[in-house]
Amino acid sequence: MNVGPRSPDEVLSLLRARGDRVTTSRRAVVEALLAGDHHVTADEIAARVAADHPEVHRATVYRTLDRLEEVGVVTHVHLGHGPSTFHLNDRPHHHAVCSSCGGVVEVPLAALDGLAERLRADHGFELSTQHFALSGRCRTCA
Amino acid sequence: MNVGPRSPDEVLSLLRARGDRVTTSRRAVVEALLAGDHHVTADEIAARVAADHPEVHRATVYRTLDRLEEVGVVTHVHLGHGPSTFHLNDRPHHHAVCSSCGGVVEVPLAALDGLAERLRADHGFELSTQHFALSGRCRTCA
DNA sequence: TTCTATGCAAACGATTTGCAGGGAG
DNA sequence: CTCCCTGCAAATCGTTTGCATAGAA
Repeated sequence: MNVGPRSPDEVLSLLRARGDRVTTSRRAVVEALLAGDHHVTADEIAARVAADHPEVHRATVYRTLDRLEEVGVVTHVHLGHGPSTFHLNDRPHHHAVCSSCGGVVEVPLAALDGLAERLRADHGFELSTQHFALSGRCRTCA
Repeated sequence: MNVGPRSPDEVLSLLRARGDRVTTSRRAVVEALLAGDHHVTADEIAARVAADHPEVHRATVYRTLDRLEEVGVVTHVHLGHGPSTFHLNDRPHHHAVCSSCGGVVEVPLAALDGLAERLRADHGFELSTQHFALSGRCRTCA
């Protein structure tokens, strides 16, 4: 099922290949990302990192996540009003967020194919997947 | 086409009906909202209001928009990274935002019916329309 | 040695809040 | 005369940035 990098080293080697440097902080951020739940905020990563490396600054977490996104291993999604969440690109999907409990439902990419086609045909609009969340009410809250 | 309130008084009467007070500031905000483009940020409204009423504070603009949303005349939408935009509920629609130029394409509600049905069937998820923006590239930027 | 990446602090943009006074009903 | 609404200032939240220095290659 998972098609992307699964180990910190795998991810870090992508940075190295780009000419970037592999540092203790970056390793810690990547480890926190892999260890966490699929959708993690920068703050959650920072907290997890801080457990082992209290000196790593939030700014570094943000900068590292930025880089990882540029390299293409990571995607950030806006789930609603709160902070962005980050996740590996290993399992492409859309997000449906419950506005009541904040729960996230992962939606297969194909579910939006029809909409994408319609937007293309009617408005010449190329829907870019995965970066936006759908909002509504989940089963239990509705 | 437009089915909602079209004049400041119409909007303000909804507030009054709720027991709220109608003040100079609130009237100014409503007028700015009606005068503006369909999608306006709080800041744009504040600027427009300031032209005639320099004493009206940004906080009041936010508070008034909040109230109007509670009453159901106004909706705010997150178009992307920037500030929220507000618009009257007179012409329900979805929003597709170009991540490149920031342009907004208004998409008919029906365009998401299929998706909504699928989310309901597959995930028990009730898609709530109009509050989220779809992102992608518009015709000219793609 | 050479530069990139880091920590720190401060700035930032959007929005919210506590408070005491002003004004609508 | 009552309270709601307001202006103001300050706080908050998520995120970014300038700077001098540590540290990877």
